[in-house]
Amino acid sequence: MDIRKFVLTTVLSVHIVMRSEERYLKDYDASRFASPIVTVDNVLFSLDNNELSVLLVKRANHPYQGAWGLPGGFIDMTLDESTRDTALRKLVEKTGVIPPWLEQLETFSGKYRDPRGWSLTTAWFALIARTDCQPHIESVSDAKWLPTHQLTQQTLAFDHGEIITHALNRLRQKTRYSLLPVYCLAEEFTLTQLQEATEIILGQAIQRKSLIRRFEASGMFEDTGKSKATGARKARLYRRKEGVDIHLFSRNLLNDTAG
Amino acid sequence: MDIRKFVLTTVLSVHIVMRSEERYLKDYDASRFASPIVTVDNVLFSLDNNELSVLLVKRANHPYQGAWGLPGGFIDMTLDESTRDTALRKLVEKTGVIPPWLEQLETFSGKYRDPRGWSLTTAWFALIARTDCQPHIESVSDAKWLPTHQLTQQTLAFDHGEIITHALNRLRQKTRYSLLPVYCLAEEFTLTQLQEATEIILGQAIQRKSLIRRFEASGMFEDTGKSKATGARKARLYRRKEGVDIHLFSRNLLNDTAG
DNA sequence: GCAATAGTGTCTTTAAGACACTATCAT
DNA sequence: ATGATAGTGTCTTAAAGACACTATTGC
Repeated sequence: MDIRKFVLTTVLSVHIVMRSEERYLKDYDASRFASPIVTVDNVLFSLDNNELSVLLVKRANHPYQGAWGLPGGFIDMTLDESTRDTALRKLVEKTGVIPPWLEQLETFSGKYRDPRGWSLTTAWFALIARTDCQPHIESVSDAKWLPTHQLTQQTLAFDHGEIITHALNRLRQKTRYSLLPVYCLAEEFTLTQLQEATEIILGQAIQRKSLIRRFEASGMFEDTGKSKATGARKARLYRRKEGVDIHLFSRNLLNDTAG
Repeated sequence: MDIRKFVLTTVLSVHIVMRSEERYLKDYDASRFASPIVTVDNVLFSLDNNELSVLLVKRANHPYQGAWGLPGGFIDMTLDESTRDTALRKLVEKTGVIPPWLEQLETFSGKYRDPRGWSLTTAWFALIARTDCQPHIESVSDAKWLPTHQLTQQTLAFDHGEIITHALNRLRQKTRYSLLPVYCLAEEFTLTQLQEATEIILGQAIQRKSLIRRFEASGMFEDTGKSKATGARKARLYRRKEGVDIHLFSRNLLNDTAG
């Protein structure tokens, strides 16, 4: 083959490919294709009064107007760079603060989960200390904390009950191989508070000694030097170390129970 | 309050709510709101020749026309009841068979991951025995298996490289606390095949004894009564028990390595 | 019998479970 | 000093790691 002809052909075809992709993108109209209703929802957990609760909001609009559901909504394509941003935006809207733990839970989709039609929601799972957002929640009437053991009595919008169940399973599983419950505590906390948080989430007592061993091994915390009077011996106050990732243990707590 | 008036008011307001919701749903036009481009993608892994590979397809259309990417595409709202159906439909299209393992991985979204605009893809993670789909893959020219250790050399469409990395992490983690690699094996398999699959995925040798203990404890398998000649002593052939869920162990293998 | 692969026995190690023990505080 | 809560010491237990051992096959 003539090398000049080969080069010419190559240059031309590259040019054609680029022109054609350019034109394609310029002419692309996202609204041409039927697409599902896309939303983002948050399952925000918090602890108070020896109970694990989930944040619900009263729906202002159809469908399920007036019903309680998860705080969430549509993606704002100008504001949000990803669904994480959408989740955060909605959480800040409702609680006034950024939760210290936020991870993607799962995406729920289907033809029938929304009466308006085929829909998809990316659910996020978040934890916060109750004290950090209580003033904000108390100031509105469209948001409330539902204790998770009352979930069966409360009818929720869409499949939000099912989504909360998934989030609860995730929280319980992760609590067995990490110290995730610290994200439900105030910035400074005692070991007893961490133990109580863990026990409320797991629904059963754990060995304090096991918790302390993990606490030390995790490398996630530092002593504040302060301590807190609880009526008897003062308890040391700890805080999370800056910029340290969550530690995952290689074994689960409570090996006996379930799988 | 007059009880008759109360009942009347209640009945009326319920009626009004229903009428208003009916009208709302009737008038609802899903295309009114700007919504992201929504797709579903699959990360299908398979083992062959002592290598872990991922299935790629050559893109027939813009954007990234001609580039390799994950097998996936748009939701067909008439065919698919959920994104799981979309994932399965695309997998069957490309491989000719239903993979024995399919779970949701994560949803990737963002303003910039697709040149056409704000997009969201729900990624699924699947495993299959190479022999079960090899004839179909070989019959087409737009699909290939990419060994995962060659991932760095291959440029992929969109953020598909990143998605594969997430899937790989999930596969490796789960291999440490379950016998997930069996889903990469043929229906009948030997313990040595399971061990080799596990070692390829983890990238290091494991204790055969530990594997056998887990194999028995899992309750997931049954002896076929058959055995397979391998050049030396014959190895027993096992199969997965019908209708038995995957067993999750309470400890990880390879505690030393990483977290 | 020998080499090779399959499969077992059993000791060590790791980290959790159990629980008795000591320490520190308010009163 | 006492009682209550904080925190430690240490033995037991469960399951993985290590590795030597026996079993079965083809040649």
